[in-house]
Amino acid sequence: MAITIRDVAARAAVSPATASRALTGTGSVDPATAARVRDAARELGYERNPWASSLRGGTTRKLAMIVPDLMNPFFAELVRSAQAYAHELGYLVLVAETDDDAGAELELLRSLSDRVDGSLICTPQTAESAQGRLVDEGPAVFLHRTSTLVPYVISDVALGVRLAVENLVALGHRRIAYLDGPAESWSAGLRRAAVARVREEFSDVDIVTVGQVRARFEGGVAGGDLVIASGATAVLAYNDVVALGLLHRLARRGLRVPDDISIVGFDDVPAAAMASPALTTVAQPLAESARAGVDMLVALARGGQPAERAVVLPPTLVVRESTAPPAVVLPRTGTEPA
Amino acid sequence: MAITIRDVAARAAVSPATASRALTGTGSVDPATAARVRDAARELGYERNPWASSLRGGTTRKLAMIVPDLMNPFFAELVRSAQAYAHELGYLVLVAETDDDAGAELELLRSLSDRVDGSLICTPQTAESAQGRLVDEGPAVFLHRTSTLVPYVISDVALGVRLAVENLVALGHRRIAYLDGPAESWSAGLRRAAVARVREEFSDVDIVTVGQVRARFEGGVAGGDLVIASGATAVLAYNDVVALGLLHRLARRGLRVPDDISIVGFDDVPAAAMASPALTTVAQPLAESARAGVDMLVALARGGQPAERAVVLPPTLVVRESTAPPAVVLPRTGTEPA
DNA sequence: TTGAAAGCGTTACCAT
DNA sequence: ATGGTAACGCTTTCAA
Repeated sequence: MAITIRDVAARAAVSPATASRALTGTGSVDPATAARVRDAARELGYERNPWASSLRGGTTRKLAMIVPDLMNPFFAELVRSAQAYAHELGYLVLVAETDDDAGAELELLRSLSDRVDGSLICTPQTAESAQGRLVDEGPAVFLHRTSTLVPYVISDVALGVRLAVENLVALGHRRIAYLDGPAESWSAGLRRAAVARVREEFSDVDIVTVGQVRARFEGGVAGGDLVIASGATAVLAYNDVVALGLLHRLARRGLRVPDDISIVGFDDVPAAAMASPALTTVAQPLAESARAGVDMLVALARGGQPAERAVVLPPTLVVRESTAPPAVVLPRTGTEPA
Repeated sequence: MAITIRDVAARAAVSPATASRALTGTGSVDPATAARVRDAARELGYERNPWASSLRGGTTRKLAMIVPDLMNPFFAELVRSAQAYAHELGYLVLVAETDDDAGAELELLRSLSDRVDGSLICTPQTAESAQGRLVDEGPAVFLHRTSTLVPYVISDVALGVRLAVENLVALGHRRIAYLDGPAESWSAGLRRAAVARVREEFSDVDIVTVGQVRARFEGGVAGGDLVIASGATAVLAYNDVVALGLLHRLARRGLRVPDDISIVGFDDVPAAAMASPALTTVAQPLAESARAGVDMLVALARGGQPAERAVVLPPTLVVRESTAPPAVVLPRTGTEPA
């Protein structure tokens, strides 16, 4: 049998009620008694039973987190960071997977919503139309998804694309392919729009969109042939997994990366660093966005308002081996020794 | 406020006690009333509050699962499978990470042991001497770790090594390097022993052990030079992450895989399939072992005994592009057209 | 500031 | 077979 709050109360010679107040910090307790209670708790190795506590208190100190796929390292890292930070704040995070099934999401949330103080939703494919019903299920914050109804945290995709293109241009590339993701994917749409915006900014560079491939390794393989045909000297891939497939196909087709063609991915998954050549990629601030999301959600759960309705975090470019100057040296405009 | 068992009881015109019995299947209820209760529950969309339920009942219907590192895809997959299967059995799995800190493990387990019916322990580095104290904390099953005290599930590492060597030998390799893992790692020791055993079985093949490198990408990079120096035409690496580092270094040193040298990894992590060339690897039966572990633990938690004290599952060899016959064709012994 | 008591949703026990 | 009652560990009125 575990140590209960009654044991702590007895040792501190106070009532369980006072012990509870001292330990949770609610209500008013004499600083001296509070200290006694905390000491007793520490000496006994007391740990609050979170399930009993949420039974009585209106608050559960639990958050739900809904992700499409835990095997995806992107979401795995997001979950991990959220859990770690929520733990610091005294919250437990329950994780639920939708297996990319949009319908499952609402049902899952509904079954959880009575047991948690709020939900962190990281399923980019949620249709805007379905969001209304989500909101009815209690406080919610979106992660890596915008919304007009719910506060959200997202990374600045346009900045990420700009960083990548800027770097490629600095290396001397003047014709860059963008290997597009699936047409129906929300986040592919977001990246597509970002590419369009950046294309405007770099009017002297050709940015050609190729593909619309599945967001899988096989998609990248298929995209390889399209990329070669495009005549580009560098590619920005929809994401790292696609970039890895691309890398594979280009090698099969006899092209050397980065000597013949440069590749940039998106997301910085673990496999990107372990590829040969290691993949240059746009890293999204996963840990930071998870923290921001938890912060907003906890504020909401406590009945307050989050500091801001939307948080936009900057990604960073991780330059590795898969990018280098194009083989053909382009004419420079500046003066230089003949 | 959620629907409670009282609501269900009211609708079925029975007492909460009867409703509880009907829903959990304990005690005796008239089949007809049981059906009425179940209907009422379904119509109302009732869901048992697991926290309230574990508060009263001695059983929590929760399992703890302790892993070193969730970002490691090996453990991520193990957790995922365990959760899915435990869910089918009506159990919730709480996951705790030790961050490779052996001391944290016991403490973690102790803090959890009052809240769960049993623990699934997947931390291979646990010293045999510490296991006694683990057992005191309630029912436990080891995953991918043997034990004299606790039931365990493991995959047949010797078979895995044999499968890999057999295949390399069939391809014509006669000198094979084993790139060893860290000296202090328990699972590296297990694989080392398996290699020794298989070496006996293939007396006409040179199996040379090189290294003892860190179980990281960098370890594989370092091992690359050792492997080249060994003069082997094929390598079996401690695990996939090491194999990936090896792949990287060999490419840098100008060797082509598999033309100049073949590589086999261990574990079949996602990055293995996405490497170029794709990595031939020994796949451990993760999902099956998780299921077996949950089965044993649930049996234990219910006060019974598991069907067997140890389950040994067979790994499989996944042949991909990183293995091929050695460049130098070896003399054959059979008759053939001159 | 503190304590007594009630109650959160559920199940175990003891009657009926 | 069924219902009443108590109890799990905790927090929150309410009164002192």
